[in-house]
Amino acid sequence: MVTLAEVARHAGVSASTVSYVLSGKRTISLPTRERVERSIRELGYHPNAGARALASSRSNIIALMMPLRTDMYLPVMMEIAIAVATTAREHAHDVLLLTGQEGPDAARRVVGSGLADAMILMDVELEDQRLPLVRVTPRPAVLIGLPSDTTDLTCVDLDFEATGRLCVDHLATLGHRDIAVVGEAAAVYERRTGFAERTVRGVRQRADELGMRVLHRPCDGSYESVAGTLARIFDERPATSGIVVQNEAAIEPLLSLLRQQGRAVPEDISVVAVCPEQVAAGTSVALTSVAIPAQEMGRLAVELVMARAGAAGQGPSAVPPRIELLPPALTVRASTGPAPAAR
Amino acid sequence: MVTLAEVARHAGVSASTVSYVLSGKRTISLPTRERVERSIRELGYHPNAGARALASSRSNIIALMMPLRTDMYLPVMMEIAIAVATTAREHAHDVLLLTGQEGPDAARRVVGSGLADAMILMDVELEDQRLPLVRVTPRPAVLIGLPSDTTDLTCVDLDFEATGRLCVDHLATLGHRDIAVVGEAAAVYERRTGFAERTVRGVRQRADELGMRVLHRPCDGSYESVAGTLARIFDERPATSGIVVQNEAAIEPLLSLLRQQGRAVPEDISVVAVCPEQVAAGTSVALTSVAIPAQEMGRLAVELVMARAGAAGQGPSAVPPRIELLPPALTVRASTGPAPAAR
DNA sequence: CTGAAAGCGCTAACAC
DNA sequence: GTGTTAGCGCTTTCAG
Repeated sequence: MVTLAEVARHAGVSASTVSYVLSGKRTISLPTRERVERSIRELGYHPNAGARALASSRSNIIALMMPLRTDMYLPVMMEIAIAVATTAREHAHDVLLLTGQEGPDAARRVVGSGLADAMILMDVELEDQRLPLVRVTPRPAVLIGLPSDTTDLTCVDLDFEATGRLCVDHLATLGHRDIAVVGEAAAVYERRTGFAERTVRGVRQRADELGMRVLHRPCDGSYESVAGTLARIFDERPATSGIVVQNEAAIEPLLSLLRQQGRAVPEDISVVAVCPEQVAAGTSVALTSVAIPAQEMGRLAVELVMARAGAAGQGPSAVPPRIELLPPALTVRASTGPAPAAR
Repeated sequence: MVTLAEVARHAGVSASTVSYVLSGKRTISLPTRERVERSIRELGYHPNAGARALASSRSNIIALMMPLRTDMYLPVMMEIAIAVATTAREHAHDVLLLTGQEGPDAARRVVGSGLADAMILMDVELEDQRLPLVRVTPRPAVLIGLPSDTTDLTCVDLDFEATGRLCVDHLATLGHRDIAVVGEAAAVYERRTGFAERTVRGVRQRADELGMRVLHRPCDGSYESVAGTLARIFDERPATSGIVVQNEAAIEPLLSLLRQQGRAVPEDISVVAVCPEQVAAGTSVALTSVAIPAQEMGRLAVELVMARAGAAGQGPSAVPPRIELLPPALTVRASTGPAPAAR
């Protein structure tokens, strides 16, 4: 293994010079710099991560914690993880993947050991177990999702309330008066992850303002469940002409069932989904949808955590905590249309 | 930050004793051990990862590289990643997540810097760019997937050829004679990722042995694509009564289309899928399927890489390289039945 | 603009 | 069964 000392000898300079060439923390004359860089290349030198971390007490690693509840939509998680990893690299950081199995201890362990010098938490619950730690740890942390008490926390999420309102606005514009929400699995609400409630709240709020009627029913993704939910909806509110779906798994079954029941989309029923763009575009009927901006969320989380990391040590209020709710965007596709005139 | 030296002082022992209590690499008398452990707890001591890595030249980190081609099925990747992270923790290791954006350089960087002391590569192509590095690096590596030349490599994968054969056997037993394979997107074949070809090869091989007829058509997951593929199949081979699907995205559209065309599953058409159990169980018609054992693959990859890591340094042939193909298992559900008598 | 040198916190001989 | 100590490879004052 080639060390910095060897590079220094090879280039005929001191160790510190090599170090500074690498970090750019002090000005180096062009000739020396080039000589050093050449030596680095020729010797195939890679700075040792452990030594660097020890000497600088910065590991250049961001911990990404994702407690993987079975009912979460994996592709979105995955997209976020990828965006986090990609963006982290742009800041010369790597990403350590932590799952939920160890519980809050995992976070304690990685920051306590200095393995990670920042962390990003996914799948945040309203009363998340990790929050106490996040609040006391000196390392910067960003949550993807919104707990109930956000004091002193930096969070990133889609603005789900606005999302709910946006869906209603769109349907209202098309003349729909009775709408239904096919929600997430009951487990999601019980776990109180927040985002599902927030969407429904937004829907209810705007619907009230516009004098529309809303029926909300939870629904796990299975075909049977969707069939049941749909049956109940049309049973209780036969006039329902607009549906908002928030559970990706329920989408294809829903379209399939509507078709079977002879309800044409969008002629008889309009459907708005809250899901990744990719899903919306690939379904049997292209879906009017509000995108879940997984990439942006991942990227933003890293940017925020890095900003706070950069300012770390400069006192407590270097960069103030901040709640960043991404504005929803609705894309009109083929699944929504004017409400049926006859009612 | 509390250090090992502080723990030692607090417990009234030497630094090495604390270190050995932690590592268990030498016998410590019960009283001393307890005293030390108590100090560790009271002081809230966490060994510093960087220092440890530097002194021991082992980071206890496994790099997991997943070049995320857009056409890969994310949930499977995710499941593998989770299994890898979980299993790694059982071996006191953490997982560093690397994406494909940096290319083979990422691998070079993390092993060169000693950031990771082992690696697991996912989404392996037949002529993978990372193979040269893997072959020369002193760090143990395991591939998930099979390149064309496996010399000196340790690989884990589902035995896709056997999977193909198994599907055919099942259909043959039910009396089907004409079968079709709805394959992966053309891009998957072009990229030469291997697994798609291997399945088809297995299908062809067994079909030949049994005198059955096979039609293989690639298909991206979109509804249109599935419709087109299906049309071609029934056009060219009207007698087709069994279908093997290997593209998860195509499954629900396929079932939906068959239904629309008045082809009952399984009365008119039997469908066998190659997909995760979760997918097979949740579709509108529960699918007879061969499971993609994502968890087992992730777990096994870690076990293998750890076995090689443990034996590292003891000379070249400590643990021989090894190809581990998991045997496929077919679960009969509601989507397959006897071939229609009239043909 | 460059060097010398003092650690960073831990591991693993080497001693007893 | 326990203590002493020499590094591991790098960063970062302090000097010049």
